[in-house]
Amino acid sequence: MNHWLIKSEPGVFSIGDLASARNQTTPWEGVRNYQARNFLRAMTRGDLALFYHSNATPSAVAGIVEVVRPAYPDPTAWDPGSEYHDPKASPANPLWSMVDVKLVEAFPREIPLEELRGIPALKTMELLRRGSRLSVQPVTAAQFRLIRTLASGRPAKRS
DNA sequence: GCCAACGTTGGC
DNA sequence: GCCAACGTTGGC
Repeated sequence: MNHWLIKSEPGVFSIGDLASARNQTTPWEGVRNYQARNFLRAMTRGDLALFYHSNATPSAVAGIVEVVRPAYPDPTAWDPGSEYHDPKASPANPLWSMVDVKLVEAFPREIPLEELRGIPALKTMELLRRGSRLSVQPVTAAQFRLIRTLASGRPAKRS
């Protein structure tokens, strides 16, 4: 199983929105960056992802979601009425992909970016790299576990 | 709202 | 293929 981090601006779609969505599941539409798309395509059913609130106050990891449907064409790409419309995409040439994700848990305590930056074990996280903008990115199992433990409020296990 | 960093586009 | 111009992301 692989671990990921996916970003959403809470003003657009928050983890609370996911919690009140039907089946607490949503298509992760609108990714329009090739590297991020390729990571979506690498996801498999059962993969877990950190749900990150970007452009937020504060920006923070807000919870965990599970991939419940692997990558398939993102129909908003060829919908002229969609804000995610891409004139180069069509049903015959979908170009962009999305997965379905389901809520696993909304953290009782979100972990702000600033706190993540203070943790030596997370130094190499893509999220913390200077200038990093990738909206879908891999995280290691160890990084994932550590953040999950921080959010639970229990003391971190020594490693 | 500012702006640094990054990705994309398009002229040549 | 280079690279300047432009658009976007996202922290602050």
